Amino acid sequence: MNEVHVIPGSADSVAADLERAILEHRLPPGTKLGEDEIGEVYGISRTTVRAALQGLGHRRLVEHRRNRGAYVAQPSVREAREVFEARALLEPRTARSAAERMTDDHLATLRAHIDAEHAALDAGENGRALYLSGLFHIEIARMADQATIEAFVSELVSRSSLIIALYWQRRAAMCESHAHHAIMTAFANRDGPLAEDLMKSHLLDLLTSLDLRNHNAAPNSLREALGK
Amino acid sequence: MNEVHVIPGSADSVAADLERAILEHRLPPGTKLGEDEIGEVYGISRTTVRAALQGLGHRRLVEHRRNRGAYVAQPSVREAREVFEARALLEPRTARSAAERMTDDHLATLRAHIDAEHAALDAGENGRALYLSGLFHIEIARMADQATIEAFVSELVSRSSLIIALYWQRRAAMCESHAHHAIMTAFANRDGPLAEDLMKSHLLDLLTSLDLRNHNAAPNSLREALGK
DNA sequence: CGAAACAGGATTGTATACAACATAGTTCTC
DNA sequence: GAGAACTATGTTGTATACAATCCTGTTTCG
Repeated sequence: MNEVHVIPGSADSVAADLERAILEHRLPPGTKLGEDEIGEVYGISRTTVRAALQGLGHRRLVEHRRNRGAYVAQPSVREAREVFEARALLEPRTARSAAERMTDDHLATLRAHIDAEHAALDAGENGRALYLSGLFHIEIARMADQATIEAFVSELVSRSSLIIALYWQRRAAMCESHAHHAIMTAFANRDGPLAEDLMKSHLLDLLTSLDLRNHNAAPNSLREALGK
Repeated sequence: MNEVHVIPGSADSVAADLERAILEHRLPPGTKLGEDEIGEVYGISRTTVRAALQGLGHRRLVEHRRNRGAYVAQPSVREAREVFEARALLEPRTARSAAERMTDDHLATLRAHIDAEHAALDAGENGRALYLSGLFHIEIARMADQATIEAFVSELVSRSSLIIALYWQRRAAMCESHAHHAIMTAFANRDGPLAEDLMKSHLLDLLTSLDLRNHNAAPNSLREALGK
């Protein structure tokens, strides 16, 4: 067997657990991630914790401040725009590819995702719904059979979750599951161009639902804010 | 001053040094990267070496085999196709953006890059020429003012260097500096659509100059490659 | 009273020590 | 003599120890 077993207590599993907590907004942006504290929680040494935090840092989910520790990242407005710019380049074309090689198994998987998303929303578990909603996008890249793009999309979706936590303005319940449903219909019809178009609109919709004006929500440095 | 000082002997600087050695093909794909050996070379402990190797692992420049150590990555044929697929999605549109906000300073920087590339080629330093050639692509993303895309392109360019090391078939001197020159001319004319088109062709050209059928690997001495 | 300086505590950065695993070379068995 | 098993050695995985840095609350001086 060449199967990869996920070792509990490994850096990767701890990182995955932390990431999920971040994506579900149980760990809001700015939260201090103390090494000792995490080590106690998972029963591991700081060595392993540091490896996990480093991994999350590379995906920009965690910010490292030298000699001060790791914090859940607080993407700036600029970063937010950049993330959605990158998504606009990657995801629509990838959705088209996915549509063109869509199988019935894939469709079933996506339907299950959307159902779970709805269930979470109905249960009031907004964090979980957001997490599942992101998974939908990642799943599409996987179905397009592009592991490299999938990794990028995964990072971008995760960062989007932080951005949504900081800048979401439409308090109205996330209507995006509507958009997801439409995209899935395009997939069901193997309509690549339509899927590409719908994904493009969906991402634009997401972006415009953010309030990216002032929000000095994350003044990283007072000195910078004063322009000195 | 808010300038970031690079600390010699830090994980980041060691990672950067190793990355450069990999990009210049002084450390060919498959080379074993022993922790003790690297630690001796740089005069640091394995702790720091591991942090550096982990970082390179996240960028897929080195492969980690559990309990067996780190090796310079050997991208598969499939991975090679994926990398160029991702580049095709990101770089042409980014080149267009760059063209539209091109400044004279940017142009001067790019010209200097191309000159340095030519100089390295003339001096027979193929590795260095390849490194500079990659930098050209990264610089474009930077000029488009898209740090997030720049990070992705940077990773993809680095991985492309490994791919070229493994699958390059045209022994004829890299004529890509030609392509770079053409792209720069488009930039000089602030011609976004042309820049996009040229970049698209350039990437296709690169891809078709690969022989994505066979495998080859030839390890080298780590210590010699680093010149220490 | 206010601001700078200082001391204590806490946290991160780095090195070292030990344990677990893999590899290579040798010995033993058939 | 060939192959399996075992031992020896080296490398990686993880934990711990120590040093460096930062934060906070207090003291001291103007």
